[in-house]
Parts: sequence; structure tokens; C-alpha cells
Amino acid sequence: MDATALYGEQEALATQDALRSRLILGNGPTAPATVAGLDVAYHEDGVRLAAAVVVLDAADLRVRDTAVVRGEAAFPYVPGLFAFREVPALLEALGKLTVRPDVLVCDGHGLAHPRRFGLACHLGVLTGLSSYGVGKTPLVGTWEQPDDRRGARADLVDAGETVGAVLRTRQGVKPVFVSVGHRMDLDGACALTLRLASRFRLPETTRLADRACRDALR
DNA sequence: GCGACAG
DNA sequence: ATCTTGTCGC
Repeated sequence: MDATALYGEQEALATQDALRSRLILGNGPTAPATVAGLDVAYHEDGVRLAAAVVVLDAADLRVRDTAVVRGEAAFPYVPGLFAFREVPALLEALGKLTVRPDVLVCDGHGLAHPRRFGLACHLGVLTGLSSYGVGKTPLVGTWEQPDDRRGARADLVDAGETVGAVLRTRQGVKPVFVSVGHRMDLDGACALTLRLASRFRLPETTRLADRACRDALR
């Protein structure tokens, strides 16, 4: 609203452009040994927050490591610049891990973003790790409703290009929006998401991280 | 100009 | 994101 916020947005857009040049598409890990879920919860003041990262063994989905940090939002919520709000706290949490995750499953979008650089891309580039996003609601794109059976998917298309997939993780439940971040391929991201979401709509990684940061806020 | 708009 | 447990419906 004010000049400060507008200037911040210009800076953020420039940073987004610079980081995007380092984004690597495709070539996700064939058999990741560990998978991490990341999420952030906010205090009612909209400023104080808790960020959590939970690392699971990709084979049996058991928790291998958990890191939670408390802090403050680094940026106001602006669609398209969402990463600037949560990335600092998430990076701090990632830094506390003792088990290195092979893939980051982010709560938000990757390539399915107005400038093709959502939270998942941002975190992937900054960490150098493979990453992708699983969003609960769309940010950009159009799609045909996927069949009502677990595993069904449809292309998420924006400005003529496929930026992700609309994936049904549970029959009879709204699909999720999957898009690659860094060093990841869409098929691998969808396959992993289905393995992580065998019982609930959202991946187990996201659910565990959500619980961890919520608990840390109380 | 008017909505829509990840979390 | 958050306000919010139980309750209605298939």
C-alpha cells in the first residue's frame, strides 16, 4: 500500500528474476531415500510464525528428522511473491536438519506461477535440492477435471504451456495441484505425491509439517 | 475498470 | 494463513 511496500515488491520481483536464471528443470531423483515436507503456521497477529521441516524415510515413510523454528513473516502476503514471506524461516529450519532430504515437498506451487517461479522453485534454487510443490488451490492455469479415481490427473495449462498437473490423490475428493520446483520432473513429482498421499488428500510430509509448526505456535 | 489472487 | 466442533449428508 505504501511506498515502502511497493519498493519491496520491485526488489522481490528483481530477485525472483535473478534466481529464476538458476532454475534447473527435469531430472528428478529416481529413487530418493529421504523426502521432506515443509510448512508454516501463523499466529493470529499474522506476523509471528513457526516453520517446520519433517524428513521422512522414502521407503517406509517413518520420521527421520524434524526441525522447527519460530520467527516473523519476512514479507506481506502478495500472491506471486509468497516465497518472500516464508523462505527465510524455512531456510533456517532446513539448516537445523541433521538428515539431508533428497526432495523437498513444498506447501504451494513451483512452476505453476505467474512468472514460473513459485515457492518450490525458490527453495530449490536456494538450497540446490530437488523440490516441487503441492498446492491445495490453483494460482494460475486452467484444466479439465480429472477422473474421479485416485491417480487420475490432468494437465495444468497456463498461457499455452503445461505448468503442472491436477492430481486426484483420493477418489471423491478435490484434486491437488502439483508442479515442479528445481531439479524435478512432473511425472516423478506426481508418482511421489501418490505414494505420500495414500490415505489422505495431502501428502504425509505436508500433514506432518503442518502439525509440527502448529504445535510450535502454541 | 473489475475481479482473481499459493499461504 | 486464521476464526472453528460438532454435525449434516452420502
